Amino acid sequence: MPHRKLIARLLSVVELSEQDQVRLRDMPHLIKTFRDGDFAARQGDSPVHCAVVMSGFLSRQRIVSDRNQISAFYIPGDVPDLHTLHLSAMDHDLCSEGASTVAFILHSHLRPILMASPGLTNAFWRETLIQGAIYREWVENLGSRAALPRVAHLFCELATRLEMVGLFHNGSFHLPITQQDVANACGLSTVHVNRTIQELRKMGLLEWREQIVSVLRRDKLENVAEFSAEYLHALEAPKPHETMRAAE
Amino acid sequence: MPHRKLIARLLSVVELSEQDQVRLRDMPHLIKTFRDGDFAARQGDSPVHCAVVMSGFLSRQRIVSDRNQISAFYIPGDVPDLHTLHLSAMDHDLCSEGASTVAFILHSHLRPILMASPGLTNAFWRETLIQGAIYREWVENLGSRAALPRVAHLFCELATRLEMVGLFHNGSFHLPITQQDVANACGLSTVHVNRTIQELRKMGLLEWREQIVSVLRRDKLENVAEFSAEYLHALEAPKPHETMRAAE
DNA sequence: CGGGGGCTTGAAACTGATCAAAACGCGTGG
DNA sequence: CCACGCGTTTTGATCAGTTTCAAGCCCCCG
Repeated sequence: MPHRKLIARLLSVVELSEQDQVRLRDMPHLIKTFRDGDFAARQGDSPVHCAVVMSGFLSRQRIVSDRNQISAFYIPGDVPDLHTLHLSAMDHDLCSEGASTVAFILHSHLRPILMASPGLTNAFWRETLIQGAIYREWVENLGSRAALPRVAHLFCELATRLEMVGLFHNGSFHLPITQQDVANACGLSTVHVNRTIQELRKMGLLEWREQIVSVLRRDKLENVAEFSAEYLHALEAPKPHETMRAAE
Repeated sequence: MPHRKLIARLLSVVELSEQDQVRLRDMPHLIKTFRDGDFAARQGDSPVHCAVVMSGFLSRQRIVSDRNQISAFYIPGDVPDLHTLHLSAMDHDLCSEGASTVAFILHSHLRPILMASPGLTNAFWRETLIQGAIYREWVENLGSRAALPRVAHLFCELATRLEMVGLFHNGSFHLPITQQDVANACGLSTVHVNRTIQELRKMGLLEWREQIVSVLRRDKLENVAEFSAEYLHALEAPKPHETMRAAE
């Protein structure tokens, strides 16, 4: 069931006919595993396939002004380079954070499927639009918020997105990244991120040990972060967990 | 020719059949004019139409943490709320910067046209992907660059985008926004933006008087900004000017 | 002529960066 | 089993870019 997470992800934001789900399930693909720091795609590539994250995390990053800026994290079910269907050049690296497995689907397989199904075209288009909404949220996060709420917002977003694909359990999730990565994502120094996280701990909002993040007081954390999940455009009706089951 | 700019914009990033161009030209629409500060759409709206900027500037903004963060500027030819075709709720305000004119096209008119033409579907999808690439660039700009290159980058981007729709002449373009707006877009204080612009002037890179920005040394400015236009994904072949003429 | 918005300037305060080093955990090889 | 080395986290001290506060100026508009 390699496309289980992809289907779960799409079902969490759009309705899909049974037929379209079958189309997705049957897509031919190539599975690769990556180790920490491996690149699933490089800046300048013109990939002939799209990458579907099956397990683990990927980050989108690029060197800007001496810094390694991270502009997105991708979790299971995401298709980080879906845009290469229309914009051939990758303008960033896709880097594996910890170990990950990725299914690659050829553009030449994907295009006919999309041509045949307006429902899937809409689903994937919608998916890229939600990615766009996330980028906008990051712009606001970096442009407007002080360090503490900024870092808190990142945790809120990851928790909510992981919840949507069934990877948030009992207030905890697996986070295979370093404080350095958080710094690169938030536009802060590593030292300051460290102090900020200590502050969040001291406030009793979260724990983060051995790659496990535990959100202790989610409402309080979201309050500090001024987080509102609307921009992720999750469907109301099917609860994240039902969605997962439906896709299994 | 209300959709002239839209067609010019699309032609600058994608090829369109003659038939598709006719489809665009014939789209029914409603034209509205806005004064400085008017809202073309409000956060929370679920619009039944898309807005095509015909003249002037719009900004996408939202209050975040006491600040009025701007997450995008839209110029003639842009469709700032194209995403409402798939994501019904607007999560920002669209605000007119100076006077502007906007053509509104009903979703119910747009959807059948897109269903009938894969070429147009791809063109509009591609357009939203480029908007996404611009957001990513802003994330990097806000996350990684100091004030001077950050502000410079904004000017470079605007110059290049305006050039693509034929609104950049002799190194100058019309910019109907205040330093306050630049501050809100760049995540800086108004005071510091003022000093930064003075610095850019002192360096002989640009002038900005009475809403006219003159780029004096574009290569130098792009250097300071670490600007590379690739992320805007302009087509090579048809030069911006030819594109304009082709659409007229 | 008055008022207001935008631009400009100066001084003080502060958030977050930088530099430096120590503590910690973990895998590797001796 | 211990020694070593490396990457990550933590802590302290200093530094600097940017914010904030406050005031004055300019110019357009009523």
